Amino acid sequence: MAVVVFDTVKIRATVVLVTDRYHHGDLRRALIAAAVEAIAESGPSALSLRAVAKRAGVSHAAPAHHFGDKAGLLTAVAAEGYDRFADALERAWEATGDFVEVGVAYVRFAIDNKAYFETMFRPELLHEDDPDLQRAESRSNDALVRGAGAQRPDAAFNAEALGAWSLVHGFAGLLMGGNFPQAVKDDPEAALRDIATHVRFGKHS
Amino acid sequence: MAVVVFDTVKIRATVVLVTDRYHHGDLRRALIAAAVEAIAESGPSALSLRAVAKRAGVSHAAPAHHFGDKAGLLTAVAAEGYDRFADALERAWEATGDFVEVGVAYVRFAIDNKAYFETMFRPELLHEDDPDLQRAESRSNDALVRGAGAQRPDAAFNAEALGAWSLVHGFAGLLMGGNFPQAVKDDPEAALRDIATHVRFGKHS
DNA sequence: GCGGGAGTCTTGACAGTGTCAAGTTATTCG
DNA sequence: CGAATAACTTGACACTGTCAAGACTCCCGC
Repeated sequence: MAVVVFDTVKIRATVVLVTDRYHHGDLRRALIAAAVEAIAESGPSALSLRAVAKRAGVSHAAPAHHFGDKAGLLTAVAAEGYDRFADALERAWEATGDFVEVGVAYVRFAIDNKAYFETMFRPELLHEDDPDLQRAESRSNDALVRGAGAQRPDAAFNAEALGAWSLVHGFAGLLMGGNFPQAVKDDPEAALRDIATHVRFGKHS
Repeated sequence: MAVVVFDTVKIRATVVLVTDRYHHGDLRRALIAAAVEAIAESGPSALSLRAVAKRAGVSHAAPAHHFGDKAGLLTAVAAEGYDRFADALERAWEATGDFVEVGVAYVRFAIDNKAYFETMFRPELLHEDDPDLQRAESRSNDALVRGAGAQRPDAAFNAEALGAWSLVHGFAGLLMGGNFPQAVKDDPEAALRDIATHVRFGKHS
């Protein structure tokens, strides 16, 4: 209805003042980002939909509209987390070909992306049947299994891969739970590499 | 004050009619028990003080009176969990002297005492500075380190012990998060023992 | 160019939550 | 026996997730 002059103005508004438009543009992504921020500050179980909405500058019910649920929002966060996680693991494997380095990348991801990591491994807060989540999750599993040195894809979960996965996952969990002594907290990567030199996988009598 | 006869009557009352007395007798313990039940059903982060109160048959504010906080109640649960955990690990070590069996006991505790275990390793829900919690926690650590085969008590956290702890803890966490394949879920102990035969700790070049 | 329908978001309400202050009831001890 | 202390209840407050209903805006077919 308005003239062309107004239209260009409006276009500028879409770019610069995205926040005060009725249709946000990409509110879904903005909400996920806000959720990640909030989770980083006080953990996934303390997440409040209303606080996320306030952070994104929208009404209190907007998150529920996009994600259905509080669990829905957390599921979206977890799915994005698994995707980034898979990327990180794949990069580490392709760059080094060293399975220890995949483990290091695993732990580094947990440290650098605490919010994502904490959300990913809390199934009781998520919609585990969500297709996006499952897809991203199995991407991570594939990347991990390849890194863990499983010879054939069909022997995906042999004892060695399972053990390596457990070790790295447990290390990350204990580290972030504050259960480790100070020396380990100060330089977790070095500690993990140290452990790697003291552990050998393979058949033993 | 009262005669002996009345004293015996009173004792019976404390035992039988505990629930409808104004002073409950041992409400603290009853609340912890109720909390453990509730946690077993839907996890520690979904715990509701009011639901716990209802379960124990007391008013909605009674839990807060005893534990100060929701986190206070969870802390009490975690402390009791760590004590039972330490017991289990010590028993396993004393009975077998085998450090693999301590690992098996670790995982078995996680399975059999899901509610306690899930609460114990969720620091953001607890009062980490609580003295009772810290005491019970270090009891567990001691039992674990002894089982993990650290030679001298002062070298408490060497790489081997750290690795073994990480492996077992990660195994338990992944298992209970449902991240493992069905075969492992069906008989976790066997899977862990299998892993143990494929992993060797000790210095390597 | 212009409805009209399909999203996108807001508003308002509801039951349930944790926490606090004040009140009520029991116990303990001088 | 009476007063002080502890155990528990009652009532209130602000906050939470969820839902239904409404307001707004975009886009597609005419």
